[in-house]
Amino acid sequence: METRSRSERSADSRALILDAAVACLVSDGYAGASTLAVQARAGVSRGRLLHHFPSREELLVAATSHLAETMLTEAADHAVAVGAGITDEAERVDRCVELIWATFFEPPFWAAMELWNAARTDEALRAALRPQERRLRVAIRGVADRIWGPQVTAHPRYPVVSELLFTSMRGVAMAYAFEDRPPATDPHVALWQSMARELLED
Amino acid sequence: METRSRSERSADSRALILDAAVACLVSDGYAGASTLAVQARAGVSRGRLLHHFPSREELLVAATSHLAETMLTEAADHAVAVGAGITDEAERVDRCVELIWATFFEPPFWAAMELWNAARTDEALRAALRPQERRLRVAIRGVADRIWGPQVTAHPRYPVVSELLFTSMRGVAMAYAFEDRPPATDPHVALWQSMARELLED
DNA sequence: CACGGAACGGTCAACCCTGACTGCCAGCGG
DNA sequence: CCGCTGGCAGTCAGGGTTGACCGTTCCGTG
Repeated sequence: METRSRSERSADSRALILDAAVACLVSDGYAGASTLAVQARAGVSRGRLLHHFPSREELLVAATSHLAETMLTEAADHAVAVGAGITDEAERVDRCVELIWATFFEPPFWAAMELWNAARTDEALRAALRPQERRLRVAIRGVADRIWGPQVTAHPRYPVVSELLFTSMRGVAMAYAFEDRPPATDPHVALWQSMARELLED
Repeated sequence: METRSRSERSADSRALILDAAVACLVSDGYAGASTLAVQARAGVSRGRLLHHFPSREELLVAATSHLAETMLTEAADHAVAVGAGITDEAERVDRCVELIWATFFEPPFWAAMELWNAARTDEALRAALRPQERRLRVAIRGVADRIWGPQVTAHPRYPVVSELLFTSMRGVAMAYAFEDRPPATDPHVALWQSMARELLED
């Protein structure tokens, strides 16, 4: 039977709408993520959207939560993807840098940037974002540790290097909002790799 | 006399409007920088605004040029501000890090982030931004060189360190879109300083 | 089995933004 | 001195967005 319980349908609706909201955020930006755009992309009626998310603000704040989860599962996927055995240490560092760099061009990153940016001039959104990002940050750190592996993670300089890499990558990635070159060929990659290799050598 | 020539009045109008546009960009974001908001902040009539900038797009693209100039003169000011003699090298590095970090919380930075972000989903804006940012980047690099001074600039690792610092700072600064702690106390500052001191010691 | 309420579908008024348009005034060239 | 054009004021229609507000269909429980 196709009969779904009421709560199931409700959960489906929310997921459908939230996915669409994140997609709108990425493709059209925060301003373009109107309730009409979201409902059109989700293929739901106005009533259905407004029933679950009474205001645009609630919708987009909820989208941030949803986004956070998406982000982490994706990050975990990346982690297992690199899990495939690489024995050489320098080689491993290089691959990790490339892999982490690539995550900055997944949808969640740009959606997050849209939200960060919008939050700057939207107190309510900012307040909703703050605790969420704090939790997300430690989760991301955990995933990063798994990507790097225990050997690298144990290095005394690892925390500093990891932090420098993450923040620098974010700073560079921002420029790709208007640059349309392929990110994989960014000259910074070689810079990060050499820095990581140098600072993390045992 | 208070009589202004026609071209003078025109230039005044443009400057007035562009300043207001940048201010709107910073305080209300790209989406909030409507032509009505700009004209209200500038204290000009609708006709006056639309006479000089026939469309919102042209206005905001022009604002980016204006912004770029503002950015550079401000950066130059900072450069001369630090010009005051600091003899000790390590001390000098620390102060430079703090000074550069502080520039990330001037209006031009946030206005630039608004534009970068908006450009991601706006092809016309992106195309207008690209060459401008390229020019701006080399200009900023020149100002940075003047801030660091010839001795540091001559260090073989300087280009790498400078690039890492700039990008990392930008990445960290983004988080202050929703964090409201004072940036000067950010723990990354100490990290940057120690890295710069270590990598730039002769 | 009835019935209260959750989960919708669809419409509507109010609001805001943009750019076009008309009209006016004052420098400035002839 | 005069007409003309640049610079500007104020209004307006058109389009888009939001959230309130109806009605309707069933699920789930007493």
